[in-house]
Amino acid sequence: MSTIKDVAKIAGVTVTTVSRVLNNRGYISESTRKKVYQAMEDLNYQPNEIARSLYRKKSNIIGLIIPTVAHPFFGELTNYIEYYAYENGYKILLCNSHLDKVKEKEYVDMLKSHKVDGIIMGSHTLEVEAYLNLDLPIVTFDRFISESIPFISSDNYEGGRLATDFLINKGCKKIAHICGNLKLNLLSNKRNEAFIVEANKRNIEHITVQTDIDVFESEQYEKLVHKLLREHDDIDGIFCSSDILAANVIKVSTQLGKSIPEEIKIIGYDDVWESSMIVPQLTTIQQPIEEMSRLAVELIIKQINGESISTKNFLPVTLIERQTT
Amino acid sequence: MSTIKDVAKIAGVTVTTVSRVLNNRGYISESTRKKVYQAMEDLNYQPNEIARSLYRKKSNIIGLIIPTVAHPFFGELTNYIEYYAYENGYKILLCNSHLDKVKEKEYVDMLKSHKVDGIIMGSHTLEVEAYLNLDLPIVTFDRFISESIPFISSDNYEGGRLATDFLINKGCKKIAHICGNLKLNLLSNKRNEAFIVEANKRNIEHITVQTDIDVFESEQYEKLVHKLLREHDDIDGIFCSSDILAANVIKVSTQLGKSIPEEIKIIGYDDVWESSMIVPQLTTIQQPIEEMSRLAVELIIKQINGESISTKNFLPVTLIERQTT
DNA sequence: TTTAATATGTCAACCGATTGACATATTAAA
DNA sequence: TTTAATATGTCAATCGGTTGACATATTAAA
Repeated sequence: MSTIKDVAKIAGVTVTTVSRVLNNRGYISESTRKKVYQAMEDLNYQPNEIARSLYRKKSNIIGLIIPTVAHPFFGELTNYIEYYAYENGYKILLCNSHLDKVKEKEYVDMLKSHKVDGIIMGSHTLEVEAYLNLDLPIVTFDRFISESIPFISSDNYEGGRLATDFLINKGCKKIAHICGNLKLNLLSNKRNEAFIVEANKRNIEHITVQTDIDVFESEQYEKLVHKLLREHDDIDGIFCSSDILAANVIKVSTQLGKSIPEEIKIIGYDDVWESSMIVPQLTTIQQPIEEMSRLAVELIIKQINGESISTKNFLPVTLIERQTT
Repeated sequence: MSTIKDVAKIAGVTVTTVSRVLNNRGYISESTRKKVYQAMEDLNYQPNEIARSLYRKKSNIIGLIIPTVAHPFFGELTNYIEYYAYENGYKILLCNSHLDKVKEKEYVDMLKSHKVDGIIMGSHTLEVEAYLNLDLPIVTFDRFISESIPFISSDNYEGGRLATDFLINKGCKKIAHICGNLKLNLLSNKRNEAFIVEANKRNIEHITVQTDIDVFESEQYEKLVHKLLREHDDIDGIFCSSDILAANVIKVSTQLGKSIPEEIKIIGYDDVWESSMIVPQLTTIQQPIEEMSRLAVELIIKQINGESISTKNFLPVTLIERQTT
C-alpha cells in the first residue's frame, strides 16, 4: 500500500504539499494539484484513515449496540441508521448484544477503545451508571437514563391508547396486552399504562402478560399465548408490544381455530415490513422507524459537533388498520 | 482520555514497562504488573486501538457489504457474522449497498481506506475486475468471481432439484419458478437450471419468471405475481427463490381466493425465521445460514493469517416441509 | 563466586498522516 | 519599484501506542 510519501515522490513535491492538496489548505497551483492527483491515481493511493483518525482524534465511526440485527425492527432501524450515517460521512460498527449484560459491557468498552465518535444504544441491559460515565456522545432508544442523555422514543402512551381504544371500539369485551418485562424501566412501559387506563375508563376486562422471552424463541412464545388463550377463552382482543409477537399470536389463534378478526382481534406495534406481508395483514401501531433512525444519527452528530440538542424526543405513532381487527 | 504515559506516571514505571504488561512481553514482576493494572484501573485506561492498529497495520475490523440488513436473510446472516467475528476478536463495519453500483464502489474504497483486514461481500454489482484488484482478503456469497476468490454458496442445484421434485411429487402439473435476474451471473442461477431439468425430465409444464424488483417493493411483486397467475390460471405450484418472495405469493394467492396448498403449492428458499412464523407456514429449502456465516468469518480470518483455504465452498440444503405444499 | 535468568529503565525509531513555523521564490497589484 | 499575494519547500512535532537495542540492577542457580 502506497503512502503519502510515495505520492509526494512520484509527484515530485513534498508530503506537506500533498497534504495541502488532500485537505485543501494553503495555496496550491492548479498544475501541482493535477500532478498530485495524477500521482495518487497512478499509485491507486487512498489516505490511511487510521493515521488520520489518530491525529485528528476522530474516527468518523459510530457504534451501534442493539439486541440483534436479525430482529426485523432492529434490522430496519440499523439499515436506516447506517444509511443516514453514511450520508453524513460516518460509518457504523455493529454490535449485537443479544441482551447479554456481559457482552453489552464488553461492546461498550470495545467501542471506547476503538475511539468511536458516539454510540447509539438500542440495548439497555446495564445499570444507569454504566452509561453515565461513558464520556462519549450517546443516544438511546426507548430508555430514559438521565437528564443529560438524549433518548428517542415513539409516543408510547399514545400508541397504547390508540391500540386499546381501537380494540374496544371494534367491540372487544376482554382484552390482553402482551408486553416485555415492565421492570426493565423502558419507556415502552407507557403502552401498558395507557392500556390499563383506557380499559378501566371503558370498563373493559383486561389482562397484562409480561414476558422475558427472547424474540426468536417462537416455541416459548407459542406456549405462552396458548396458555393465555386456554385460561381466558373469552379474550377477544390482544394488543401485542411488537409485530413479531403479534405474528405469533396470529399463528396460535389460527391453530386454535379462532377466526381473525371475527373471534379475536389482534393489533401489533412497530409496523415492520413483515406486518403487511403476512396473512392476514396485521393491524398495528406504526413507529416512524426511518425518522427515528435519521434523528438518532442527527442527535449523535450534533453532540459530536458540540451543538445543543433536545434530550427528550418523542415521535408520533400512527394506527395502521389492516386485516386483524 | 488517559494515555499509556499517564498510566506509566501513576504506576511509577516507564511506558515500555506498561507496554510490556499490556502485551505480555519480556520479564515483568508480579508486583509491577499489579501496580500497572492498578494505575490502569484508577485512570479507567483503555489502550487506543487506533494507535495500535496504525503500528500493527491491523485493524481487527472486517467490512461487510450486503444489499440491506433489513432483508431477513441478510439480517440473520449479519447477526451470525458479527457473532463469530466477535468471538474471534474482530469487529464488523456494516455497509448496505442497496445494490447500487456507485455506493458499492464507494464502500469498497472506504473499507480500504479504513484498513479493514478483510471484506465479506454479499452484494455483487461490480465487474469482476473491481474485486480482483482489491488486494485484500475477500469472501463472497453466491458468486464466483475468479479461481482466487473464495465463495460460499448453498448447493443451489440441489436446492432447485429438491424443490422442483417435491412440487411434482405432490402432484403439481404446471409449475413456475420466480427468481432474480439470471444475467447477474450468480450461483443461485443453478436453482433455475435444476428447475428446468427436473421439470423436463418429468414432462411437466413450467415457466421461469425473472425479476429485478427490489425486495421491499411489495406492490411491484404483487403485480408481478398477479399477472403470472392471471395469465396462467392453471399454475398449481410455485418455487420462489426467496422466502420473502414466497410470502408475497402466499398473499396474492390468498387474495385471489386460491387455497394453499390444495389449489396451489408454494415453496420458498432460505428458511428465514419468518417462514415458520407466517400462516400458513412456509415449506422451503433451508440454507444453513449460521454455518455459512461461521464459515465466511473463518475463511476471512484464515486468509488474514495467511493460511490456505478452499475457494469453492458449497453447503448442503434441506427441504423443510410445512404447510404450503 | 561466577553465570545466567529476571526485572526494569533509557532512548529512539516507527506506523501514516497533519500541521505550524518559517524560509524562499515567483507573480501580480499598487 | 515596492508590497502583497501566491506557491512550494524544509523541518519537526504530534497523535498513542509498540518495539528493538542496549544498559543496569537484582536474584537465583551452578
